Amino acid sequence: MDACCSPVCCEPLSEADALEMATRLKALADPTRLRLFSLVASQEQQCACDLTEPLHVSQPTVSHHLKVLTDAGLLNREQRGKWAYFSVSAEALEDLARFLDPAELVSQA
Amino acid sequence: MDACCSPVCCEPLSEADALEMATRLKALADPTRLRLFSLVASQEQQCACDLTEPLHVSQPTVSHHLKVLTDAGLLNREQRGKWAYFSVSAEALEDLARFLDPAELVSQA
DNA sequence: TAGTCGTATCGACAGATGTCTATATAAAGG
DNA sequence: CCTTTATATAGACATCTGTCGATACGACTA
Repeated sequence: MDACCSPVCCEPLSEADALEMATRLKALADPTRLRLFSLVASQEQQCACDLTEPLHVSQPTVSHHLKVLTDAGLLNREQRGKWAYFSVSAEALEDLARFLDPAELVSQA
Repeated sequence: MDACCSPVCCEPLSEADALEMATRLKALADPTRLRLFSLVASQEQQCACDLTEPLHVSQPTVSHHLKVLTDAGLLNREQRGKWAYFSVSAEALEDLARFLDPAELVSQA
């Protein structure tokens, strides 16, 4: 998972770059998944076993969302015995924030 | 459109905040829409009439995507005669980038 | 006032997506 | 081994979404 491309404001995205960045954004663009991500981000790491209850969704649903976030590179997964621990990929998050940086934007609000 | 909430890394999001931020992220989480956004962002402003051809989708589809982006607060719309001009809301984009800022993240990749 | 041009809306439709229950897998512990 | 526990997968289903063609709306123009 690397930075992919220049910020969205600098130049028109190619179809390939747009597809890649949209996929990463889509991983965060769901309320339940975003809450899940923020739960993990709020701790050093999180055991999946502690994530089902606060979200009020079923265990398979949490597992599904964790997979989506992990596949997108936004979460790191580590197996320890029968437990799965997740942590945020600071690098991936930084890439996203940099991609959305309006620094080089010419127009104004 | 204001900043909504503290960065995703600081503390668990409420359901309401997660819904709001997910909605904004969702507006950018589509390849065609992201390309459209980057096309607008690359110029001071863009006439809708110039946005259909480079995207290879129909005019109603472009109009639909422009509405989604505008409703999300990411684009500003201005009518001039029979033309519609769009520009990026630097403020909204900045809010998003700040929301995703990993600065206060405790864990590491 | 007709006609043309730019844009938005409508209605339809296929495909994607979030959720669930049921079940499989895998690791520990008796 | 057999059971328990944590997590993942499978399959189903309702809803959402991106796209289109057809058409309506609004503003300029001849």
